[in-house]
Amino acid sequence: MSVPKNRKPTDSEMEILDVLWNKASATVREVHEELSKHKDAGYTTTLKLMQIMHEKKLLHRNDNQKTHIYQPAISRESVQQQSLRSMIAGLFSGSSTGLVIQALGQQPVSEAELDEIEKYISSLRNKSNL
Amino acid sequence: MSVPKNRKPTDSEMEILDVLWNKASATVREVHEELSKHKDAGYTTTLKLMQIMHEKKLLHRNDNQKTHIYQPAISRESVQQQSLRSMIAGLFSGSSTGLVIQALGQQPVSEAELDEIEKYISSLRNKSNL
DNA sequence: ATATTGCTACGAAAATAATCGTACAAATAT
DNA sequence: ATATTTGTACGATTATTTTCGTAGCAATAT
Repeated sequence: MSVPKNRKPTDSEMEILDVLWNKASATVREVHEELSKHKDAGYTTTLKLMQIMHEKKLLHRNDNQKTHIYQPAISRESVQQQSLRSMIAGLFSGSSTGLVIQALGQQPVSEAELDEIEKYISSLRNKSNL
Repeated sequence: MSVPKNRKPTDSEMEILDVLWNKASATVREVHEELSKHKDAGYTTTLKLMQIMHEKKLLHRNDNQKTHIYQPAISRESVQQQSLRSMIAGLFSGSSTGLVIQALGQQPVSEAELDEIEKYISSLRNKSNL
């Protein structure tokens, strides 16, 4: 196998994915400009990282043109799911409820958001009663 | 400064913290036995990691006796908080509600747990109305 | 008393991640 | 036409994390 393991994206890779999730598709330069707002690294660093991510199949790449165009190969949702899963397993003794309660206590959540969550909980109850 | 930065615990460090959070305090051997159930590494590896964690102030150590006794220097809760915070910021565009909803959809949550969450939400509402 | 066992300390190798310099090709500007 | 700009490729370096071998000391067993 060319790509041995399916490891979780590193922090730097996450930063790049985040840009691409927002832009849907972008060149190395665009990604790098965006990252430069927060982070201080050279252009070739970003380039190299994106090349590696392409090798690892984390990114799709269109190289018909001289300037390659990259897209995320995994969805934000799937990474959210995977991260939540491993966090619940590792830090919350498998209890998603534990995580939810910690997250709600974390910082002020608006009334509207509380409503939204309650509505979602109702829909879960209904689903399980079908 | 002897210990430069306050970086987040690495994966291996988290495994050790997890054992110590469960046992409250333990020797290197005890931690290593526990880790061996899941993981395959030598005793001195665990020892070295715990020594480094002690240097980094992630663990307390009582070395009155020949066999040192270690304790976590940070609470599970604080790591939960920190991890949630960075996950919400990085993956959920700052929306704790987004995270909560993903987490609830993740896997079946029992009625009892849904009740618990709703109760907690009520208590949050009351708090903000004081 | 001496061998064995159990422990810490520590250096150094191996594995993984992140960074950058340099080379070189294509497109564009002068 | 040639110089400049803009882009990719890729090796090499540095930083960080993980792993382990070896040394040495103390306690215990023979």
